[in-house]
Amino acid sequence: MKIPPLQQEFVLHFGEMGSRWGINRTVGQIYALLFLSADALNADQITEALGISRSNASMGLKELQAWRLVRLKHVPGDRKDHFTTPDDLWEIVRILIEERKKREIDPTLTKLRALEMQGPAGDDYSEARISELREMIEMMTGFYEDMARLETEKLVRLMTYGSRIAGLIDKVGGVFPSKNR
Amino acid sequence: MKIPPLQQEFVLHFGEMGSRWGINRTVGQIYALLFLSADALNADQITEALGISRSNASMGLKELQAWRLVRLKHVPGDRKDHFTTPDDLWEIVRILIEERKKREIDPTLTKLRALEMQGPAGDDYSEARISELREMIEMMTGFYEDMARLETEKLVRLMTYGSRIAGLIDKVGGVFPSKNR
DNA sequence: CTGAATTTTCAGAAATAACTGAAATTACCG
DNA sequence: CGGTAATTTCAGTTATTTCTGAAAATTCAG
Repeated sequence: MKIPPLQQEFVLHFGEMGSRWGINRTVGQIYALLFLSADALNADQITEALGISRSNASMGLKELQAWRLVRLKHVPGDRKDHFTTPDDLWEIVRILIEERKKREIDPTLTKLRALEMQGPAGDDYSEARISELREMIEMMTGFYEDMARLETEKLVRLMTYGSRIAGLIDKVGGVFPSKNR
Repeated sequence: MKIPPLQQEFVLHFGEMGSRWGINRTVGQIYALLFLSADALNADQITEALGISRSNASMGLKELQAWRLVRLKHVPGDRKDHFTTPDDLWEIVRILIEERKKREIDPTLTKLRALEMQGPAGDDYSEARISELREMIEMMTGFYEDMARLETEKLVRLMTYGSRIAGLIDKVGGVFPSKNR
C-alpha cells in the first residue's frame, strides 16, 4: 500500500512526535495511519504502508490496544483482524487523558499518600511539600473528573465560554462553596 | 550528603516515573531532590546525594533549567551555583503545562495547519479528521489559556466548584456565546 | 479433527539514549 | 591580569529501547 502525501506527512509527524509523547515512533505512526483511515486496516496493510516488520506491527497494535486508542474490528468475510480508532474525537481525548492519568499520575498519588502515612519523618519542609503536592494533584484530577462527567455539548459550551466563567463564579459563590464532596 | 528515608523514597519514585513523564531518571531525581529541599543546593551536593557524576548533574540541571522548572540562585559568600524549584506550586504547574504544550502540542498544531493549507488532497476523510483534530486542540489550548489568565484564588474556587459550573452556564448562556474572540 | 492462515512471542541485532571522566571553557577572587 | 575554582562540553562507554526474523501458538474453514 502506497499512501498519499497528506497522510504520509501526518504519519511521519506523529512518528517523530512519538518520543515526546512517550510512545515510540512505530506506535505513533500506526496510530496516525489508523486515525486518518476511513475504514479499518489489517496488520498487513499497516506493515506495508509503514515499511515495518509484521512483528513490529503486532507489538505496536498491542500497545495501542492497551491504551484503548485502537480497537479491533471484524470485517465480514475476512479472516484477518482489522483495526480502527474511535470516530468520536471527544472519546479519544477522554481515553487519552484517562490513560495518561492512570500511568503518569495515579502511581505518584499513591506514593505520596503512602509517604504521608509513614508519619513524621523529621523534616517539616519535605512533609509540607509532599502534602501540598498531593492536594494539588487531587484538586486537578478532581476537576478533570467533574468536567469529564459533563455531556460533550455542555463541555464545549463551557470551554468556549472561557475566562468569563470566573465572573460567573464571583456572582454565585462564597469561598469554597463545594467542600462537601 | 546522605538523604533521609522520606526524601530518598520520593526521589527514587520520581526517578522511576521519569521515563513515563518523558524525562530521564537522573533528571527526575534531581528535580525531586530540589523540590523537597528547603534551601538551594549546589551541584556537588546533588551529585553526592544521588550518587551520579558531576557531568551528569550538570546536564540534568541544564535540562531542568531549559524546562524552567529549576532556577539558579546565588548564595552570598559561596562561589558555587545553587539551584531551587519555585516555592509556589501553582507556578510550577503553569510552567509544566506551558512547557509541555510548547514541546508536545504546538509543533503538531503548526503541522496540522500547514497540512490544511496545502489544500485539497483527494481524501475527504483525512482532511476532515485533520481539521477536526486541529479544532479540538485549539479549543482545549484556548480553554487552558483562559484558565491560566485567572488569579490563583479564582482558579481554585472554580476548580473546587466542579461540575456545578455546568448548571451555571445553562442559566446564563445560549450556545457558543463567546465565539467573538 | 486437520492443516492452512493468521497472530504472537521472543532471542538476538540494531538503533537510541544516558552516563562518565577527562579536557576545555568560563567565572571571579585577590 | 594570573591562577584557581567551578562549570560545561564531548568522545567514548554502558545501558536501554526498539525492531526483526524465525519459531511457537492460536484461530478457524472445511
